[in-house]
Amino acid sequence: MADGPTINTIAERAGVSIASVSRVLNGLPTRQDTVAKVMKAAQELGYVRNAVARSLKSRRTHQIAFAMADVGNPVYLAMVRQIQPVLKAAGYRLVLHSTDAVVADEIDVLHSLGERYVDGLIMSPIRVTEDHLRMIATARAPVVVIGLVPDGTPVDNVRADSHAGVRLAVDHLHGRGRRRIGFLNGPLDTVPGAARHAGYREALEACGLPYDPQLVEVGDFYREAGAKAARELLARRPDVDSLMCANDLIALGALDVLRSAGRRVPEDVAVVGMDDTELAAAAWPSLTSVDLGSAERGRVAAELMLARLADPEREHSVVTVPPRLVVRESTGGAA
Amino acid sequence: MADGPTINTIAERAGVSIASVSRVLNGLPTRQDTVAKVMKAAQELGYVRNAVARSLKSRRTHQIAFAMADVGNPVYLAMVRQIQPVLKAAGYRLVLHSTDAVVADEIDVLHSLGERYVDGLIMSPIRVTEDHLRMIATARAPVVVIGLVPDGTPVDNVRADSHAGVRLAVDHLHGRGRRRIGFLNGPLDTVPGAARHAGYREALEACGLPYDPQLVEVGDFYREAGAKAARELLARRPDVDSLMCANDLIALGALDVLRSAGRRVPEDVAVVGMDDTELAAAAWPSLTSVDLGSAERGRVAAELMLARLADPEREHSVVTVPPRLVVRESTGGAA
DNA sequence: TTGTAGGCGTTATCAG
DNA sequence: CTGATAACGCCTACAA
Repeated sequence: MADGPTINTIAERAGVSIASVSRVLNGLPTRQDTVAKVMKAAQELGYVRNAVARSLKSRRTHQIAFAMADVGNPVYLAMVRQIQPVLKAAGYRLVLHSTDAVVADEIDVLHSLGERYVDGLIMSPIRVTEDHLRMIATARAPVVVIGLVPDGTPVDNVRADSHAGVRLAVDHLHGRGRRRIGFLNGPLDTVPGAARHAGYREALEACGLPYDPQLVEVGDFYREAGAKAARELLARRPDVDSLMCANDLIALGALDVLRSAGRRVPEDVAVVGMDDTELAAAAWPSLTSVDLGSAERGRVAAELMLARLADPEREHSVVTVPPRLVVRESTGGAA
Repeated sequence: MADGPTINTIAERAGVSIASVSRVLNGLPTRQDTVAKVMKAAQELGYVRNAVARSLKSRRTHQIAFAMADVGNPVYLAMVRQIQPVLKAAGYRLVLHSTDAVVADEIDVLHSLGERYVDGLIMSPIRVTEDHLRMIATARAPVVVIGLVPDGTPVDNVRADSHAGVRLAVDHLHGRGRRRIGFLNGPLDTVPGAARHAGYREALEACGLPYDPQLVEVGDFYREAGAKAARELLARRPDVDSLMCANDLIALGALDVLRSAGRRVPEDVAVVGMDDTELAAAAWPSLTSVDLGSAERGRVAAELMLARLADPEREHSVVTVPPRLVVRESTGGAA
């Protein structure tokens, strides 16, 4: 762990100036024997470029940050999985931030962008506040937001269409003869919660089904919360014939409750989850789920970031990734 | 995205020298009105420290890298989940590397340590080669290895004990009256495969059960492979009363096969998985699994890293994290 | 208490 | 083609 050699060390050893060393190291035109001397010295000293000094000079860190609510959440994980290789291929490193869904932490990350330790930030905020928007607008490095931001916000934006996603699921249930479609949602003051609620109402309407508040339960995006919500909904409306769940975890909680209540899935109650995490395939019965394109969104976000870094002047893009229904056993399997 | 203000900008605006600005910003003793002037100017300019320049001077980046084979693997994910908060609490950022289990990539990461873009590296290599060991020994920044390295290697090391883990599981099955304990393993030429096989044989012996090669199936660490292995084992030995699986994915594959073969779990065949990933809790029946402490290993690795950064001279630690059996439905539930 | 000046390791300009 | 030399933004003796 000795102190590393610098271009000065090399210059001394090779008997040339640091300028020449730098030239050789950067492949600029140099006389053959100078090149040889420098390369030899560098080799012998085990020289490695100092990335920090390099960044100071070049104003590029070759690092991109990704900020999400929770590393453990499979949805974000799917994004990381796609983002990482795209950045790596372009020579960027990935700096990970987990904000625990604390808004202040997200703002912190945005603020720390000013420290210039990264060339850009990809973020997937759970809630988008005024503060977010203000800081994004004045950020000193490019930002790509995964999630809904108001139209016209000057930022590259990748959106899911959970609205359409819910609709896909409800149509599917309706198509399989279900008429009393319960809805287990997360908090309405979150972006996904609100969008999914709207999608649910609209889908019902499109199917010609009435909106019945008794069939809706609002809880949180966790398995326990899903179980609780399912329990309450079943107590209130024992005649419910299907459950649209706002994410896979909620659906797993619902499956637990249905099982112990002796309701068969899908015969008595069909269940649809959302996000199509790996849990959906692991569950029994395997869970029909709406893939909102987390993976795809991650990939697109990374690509937008690279595009912006390549051309800071380009227009802001808004990309919406379409949802896809993955049918499994919990709604009766592939038709 | 205008060019950010520097201490020079502030100095000019506040009418003081950059030294004074630096002092104020670092809380060094300064006259009150100077402090006021500087703070005001900084505020107005929206000044944020440049982390790169800072690092160049301080020789500290406050970044730690974590290199693993695959971001998508739940085992590594569990590590990331624990590492992240520990580092964050200590003021370090996490730089993520996914090497796709390519040894050359791991060596690359080790090499790039010389670039000093991070203060240290935590790595969980899939295989530990001579090259790894050589580079670790001469690395210019501290390294913590999660996984087995030869005793005496000059590096902080966190190990799992899958040997003991298999034994825990086999003892559990034996304790519940199972006598024909099948074993679905992954490749024997991998470190975990070999260790688990040895653990299985030893555990049988300790329980006074004979080792029967017919009860052992070697495949791979995937769900499909697990299903295939289970099918073959069941065909060969229909009287098997339990399955020890070398990881959770194999166990899920086995559950699929048992289900479609009409074997009840756990009544007819008990099943134990390994790694205790989130899939274990999602499965039905929920899967008894051996937690090899991925999370714990991540946490310990992060702490060892912090300890070493705090005291580079401290002795190298070797920590072995004990396995823990998590009993769920697939073996009959909590006793 | 404050300012001047040098250095962290590179890159890049500009004379020779 | 090569070698001084000046940045990049910050910190810190050292001197005033």
